Amino acid sequence: MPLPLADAYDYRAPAGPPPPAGSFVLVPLGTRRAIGVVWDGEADSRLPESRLRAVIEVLDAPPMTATLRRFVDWVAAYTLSPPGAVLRMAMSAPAALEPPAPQAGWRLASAPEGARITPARRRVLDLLADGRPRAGGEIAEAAGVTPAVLRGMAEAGLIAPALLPHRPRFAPPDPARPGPALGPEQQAAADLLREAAGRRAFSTTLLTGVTGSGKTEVYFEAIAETLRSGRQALVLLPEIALSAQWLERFRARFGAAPALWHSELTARTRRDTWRAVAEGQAPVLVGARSALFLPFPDLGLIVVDEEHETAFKQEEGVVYHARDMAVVRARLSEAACVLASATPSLESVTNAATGRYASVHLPARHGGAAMPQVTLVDLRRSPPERGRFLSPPLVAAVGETLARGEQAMLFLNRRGYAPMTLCRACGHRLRCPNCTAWLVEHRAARRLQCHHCGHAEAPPEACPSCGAPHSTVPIGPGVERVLEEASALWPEARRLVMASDTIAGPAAAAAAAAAIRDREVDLLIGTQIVAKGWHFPHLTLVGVVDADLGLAGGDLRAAERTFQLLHQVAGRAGREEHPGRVLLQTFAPEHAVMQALVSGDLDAFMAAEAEARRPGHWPPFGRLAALIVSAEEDRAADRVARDLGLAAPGGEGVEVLGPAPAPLAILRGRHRRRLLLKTRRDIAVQPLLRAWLARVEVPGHVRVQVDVDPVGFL
DNA sequence: AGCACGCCGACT
DNA sequence: GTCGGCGTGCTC
Repeated sequence: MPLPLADAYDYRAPAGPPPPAGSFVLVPLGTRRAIGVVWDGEADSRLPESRLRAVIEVLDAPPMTATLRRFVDWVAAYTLSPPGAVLRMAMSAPAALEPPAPQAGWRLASAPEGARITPARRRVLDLLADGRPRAGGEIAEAAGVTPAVLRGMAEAGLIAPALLPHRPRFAPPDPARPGPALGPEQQAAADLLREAAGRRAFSTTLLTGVTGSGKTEVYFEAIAETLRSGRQALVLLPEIALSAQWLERFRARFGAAPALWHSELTARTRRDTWRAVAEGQAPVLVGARSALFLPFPDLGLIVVDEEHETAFKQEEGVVYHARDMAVVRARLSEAACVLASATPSLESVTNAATGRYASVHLPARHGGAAMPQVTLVDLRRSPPERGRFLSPPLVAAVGETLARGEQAMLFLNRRGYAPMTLCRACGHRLRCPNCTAWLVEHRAARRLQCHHCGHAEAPPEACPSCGAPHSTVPIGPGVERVLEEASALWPEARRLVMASDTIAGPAAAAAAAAAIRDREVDLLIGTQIVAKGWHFPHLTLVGVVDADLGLAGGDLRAAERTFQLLHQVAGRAGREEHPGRVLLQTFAPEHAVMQALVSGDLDAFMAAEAEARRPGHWPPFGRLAALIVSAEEDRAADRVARDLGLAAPGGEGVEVLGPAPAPLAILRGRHRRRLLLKTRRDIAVQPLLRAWLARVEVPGHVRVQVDVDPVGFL
């Protein structure tokens, strides 16, 4: 059952031949009915047979494939989740399992004598004269009539209801269409991936190359090969909602749009897409991480684009990393997996170095465009004016760029106006009532918001601590504040802010990208959503307002992540005839991340990162699992955390760190404690975790979340 | 995950 | 006296 239960439930099979494993069945469950899947293995119920209830019905839907069932089992075992919780992700469109509602339309009826034929009715009759039944909406639009006309005609007997033939939901992409011209290196890479995709065997390939080197075009050729062999292809993108430009390129190459999968689909689209995938009617699907659990009957290729992105890590419910699980699903499907990135994760780089993954590198920017020149602005030597955040060198560079009629971008990975608000009178800082976090001022929305829970409040008239009126001051910049500064400096420039709260959804993102491409914007100000995969042909200057932002805190991947983000941002500059420039404002110009960005020597940086992590057996040279204990009462969280600490596993190559308060010690009103299990790479964490958790009693109101291979440490 | 049961405080 | 708040536990 798709419920968080440790085991399968047993039911009495219906009369006749038993439904094969994978069949979707409707069964009674408590007082309700629910859909489950016939799982593998022998029935081993400890329940007396008299207590078994009977299957109500075997549903008329394509059974879940053995591959997907093994994948569900594998993910459950790896993440220590109940198999039913993982199964639920593989049944994310329950409506798709019900028989599809017959689609109703209209056809021509034998016209009765004396029926009035108005001009509107004439147009409908002419349209339907070819005998093809059509949906009401389609007729109304094509004939230029209102639905009322159709109702009248039906009453008059001029048209009659008709079932519409089932038409394939997704036009097949055409692999034979000519792709863009590939350079020799791209051609060689494409040949390699094509061979891997055509082999009908498991392989993983790391595809690397700087922004603009043509990674997408190269893996499109692997998709083409998959289509030619009649198998399906899945592409995972970190931010499917912002993928408008990617979809344009896909359509240009294959002449049809791929199927889409993400959390914001309407129920109807969700059901149709799920069903189309199950029936093999969606040859290529592009989706967010949850697409990994779709019922592809014969998956031949999985591409994980921007494989280093942390958005692939699901942090709630079943905690899993879609990039790693993509490799697993490919293995179970005997499919090829391609991990693509300009700035691959150290995990993938290491797997490529040890030969677990094949690797392909695209050395040059396609079309000969030069890499942008990266310069550091030392904020200790060239500070901005008091109360400002843009240093004189950056102001000058933006001014010159705008004067030349080129586009500039200011990047700051912080939403809102100011990340903290302070009372000038007493020093009180405004914080979230539910979380260990400052309230972020969003001046345009006139709200103070917590970025961790949903909390929002109006800016206070007086300090909530000392009561001093109008005493609060904003501390530090967010994109809104950078916009304010830019408006004062370049009042004539047309400005656009791109942040997740100003760009709501795919349509807004596409519109923004189009406005930038069509030069309706001079100065772009954005958070990390501007970093991802966009192609802005006229953008020649990128200014990073606070390059040090991601380096604070004790995250083991802080340097790696900062490098990846800033490299990605820098890659937005100068992609066509004009060379690009990047200015990084930093207080730590000597930091390895800044030096690597200036030199562009990714390999040296990654090698240094590897050497920093290897001795302590930190990932990828060792394994990590986090336990997060949370409870509404801090004492209850402390007690369970302490018990876990006392029961911690030990021994050669096994180490437990903590318990300690989580950096986000209170989140959504829950007190949180963390423990970290670290093992040598050759020691699996799952058996240790299972035995460990079995030794500790956890009261119902305390939650212990297991995070195998943690990415974030908050 | 849903849903029922059960135990306490605010209303008719 | 009853309605309904949501804590606890069960569903083959």
